[in-house]
Amino acid sequence: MKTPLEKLKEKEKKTRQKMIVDAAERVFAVKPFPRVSMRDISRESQISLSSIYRYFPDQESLFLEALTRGFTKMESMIKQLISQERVEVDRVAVAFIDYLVQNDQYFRMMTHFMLDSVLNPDSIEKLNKMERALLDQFDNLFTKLNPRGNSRILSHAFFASLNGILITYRNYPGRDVQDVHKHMRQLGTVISRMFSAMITTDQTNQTDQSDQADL
Amino acid sequence: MKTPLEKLKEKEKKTRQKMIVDAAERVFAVKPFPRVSMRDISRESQISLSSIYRYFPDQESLFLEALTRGFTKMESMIKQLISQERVEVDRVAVAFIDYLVQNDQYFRMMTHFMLDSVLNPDSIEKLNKMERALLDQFDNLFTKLNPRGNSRILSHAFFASLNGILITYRNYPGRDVQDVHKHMRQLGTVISRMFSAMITTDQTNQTDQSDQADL
DNA sequence: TGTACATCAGTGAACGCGCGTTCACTGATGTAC
DNA sequence: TGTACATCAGTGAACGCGCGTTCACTGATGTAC
Repeated sequence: MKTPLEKLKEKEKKTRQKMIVDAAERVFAVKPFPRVSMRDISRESQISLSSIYRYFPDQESLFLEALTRGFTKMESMIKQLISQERVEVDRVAVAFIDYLVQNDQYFRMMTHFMLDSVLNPDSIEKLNKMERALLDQFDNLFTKLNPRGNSRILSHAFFASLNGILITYRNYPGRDVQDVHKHMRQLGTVISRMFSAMITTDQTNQTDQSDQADL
Repeated sequence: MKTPLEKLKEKEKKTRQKMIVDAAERVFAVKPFPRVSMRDISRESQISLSSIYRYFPDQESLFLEALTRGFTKMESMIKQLISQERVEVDRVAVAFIDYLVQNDQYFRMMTHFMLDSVLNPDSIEKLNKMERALLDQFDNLFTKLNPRGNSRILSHAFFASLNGILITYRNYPGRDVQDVHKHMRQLGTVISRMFSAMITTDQTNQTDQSDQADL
């Protein structure tokens, strides 16, 4: 049974945690991920370095909390989009790209975690959950567009392609942010069209039915 | 005019440089990229830490040299493949994936450089050159398969998709290396099929002609 | 109402470590006479 | 052939820095009597 005082303290704790993650996000938006230090976050949040450890056991869990936040926001955005009556693959692709261009820090974090993860098992589990949730959304999309297709493999390919666009052209030489963004959208659209085409021609789609168990 | 002695010294210098890069590659194959230190390379190459600086001005140029080596090998492999009489998109995709799965260290390095590059301008230029060289190969492929298509945007999309596959599923939860590799090949094949389909249906391909100037 | 004690969020300073890079020196080899 | 000097690859030790995390303490607030 919790006393009112305990409840209050719990609430204050959550507020502080939120403040710290807010600050972390601001730092991530400005600094390359591997260079963000606990001291940066302490400075930005105006909470002393050692106090941060009252709210998060270590750096990894704090970073992951920030990523979770951005990812959840994105997922609900995508979900909402897919639930609409007339979905098109390219609209989803462009929304995904737009979100991760405008919130580049999440994309960078995600990619870093994917690349060298020497993460503890808990964190890995959390990451996988997020990824699966997003893939489920894409699944819904492809199932909606063609209920008889092999949507799982299409989701996987779709997700990979979009990630690839974001990672490959982010430092496009001699282009400013807007040009890069435009180029990414264009590539996203081209790829989406291929997916749409593949969906409507059942034949190619069915060829992979045998592999479905693998996903 | 170079004396024989100078020539000998130059040759010895190159040998040493090669030894260091060899050692670096061995370390990269075993450790996550951001954790590879000059001390690691010194230990592995049996050349003292300070001596390394006689052969490379700094860490960045040494790392980049290692990347260049792997990339050049890959490019010539792809080139050879594309020059064959009967090329298929999926064969190129699978070769690309195979190479970067088996030489994962290059893929990780490339991705790191792409992600947070606070590189000096020289290094950026080198990286771009490598990327362009590879895209040129893909260009050749698509032009060969459909001389009237917009091959540049296809190369870009193709390259991005393959990169995306490699980054997205490298830590596929609960799968061993072989399963992951198999899954990647499958995704590569699915995507290649879409590209092949798009190439043969001129119509979709031409729609983007207006954007061609952008690439 | 006043006092002694317990709790606990907050924090400055320090710990211990690893890093990239440079310094100051050694000693082998080549050159000049 | 012998000697004085120059060159230069090689290197152990140190520099200076930034990092994640912990320690030891403070002081405000609540509780018991």
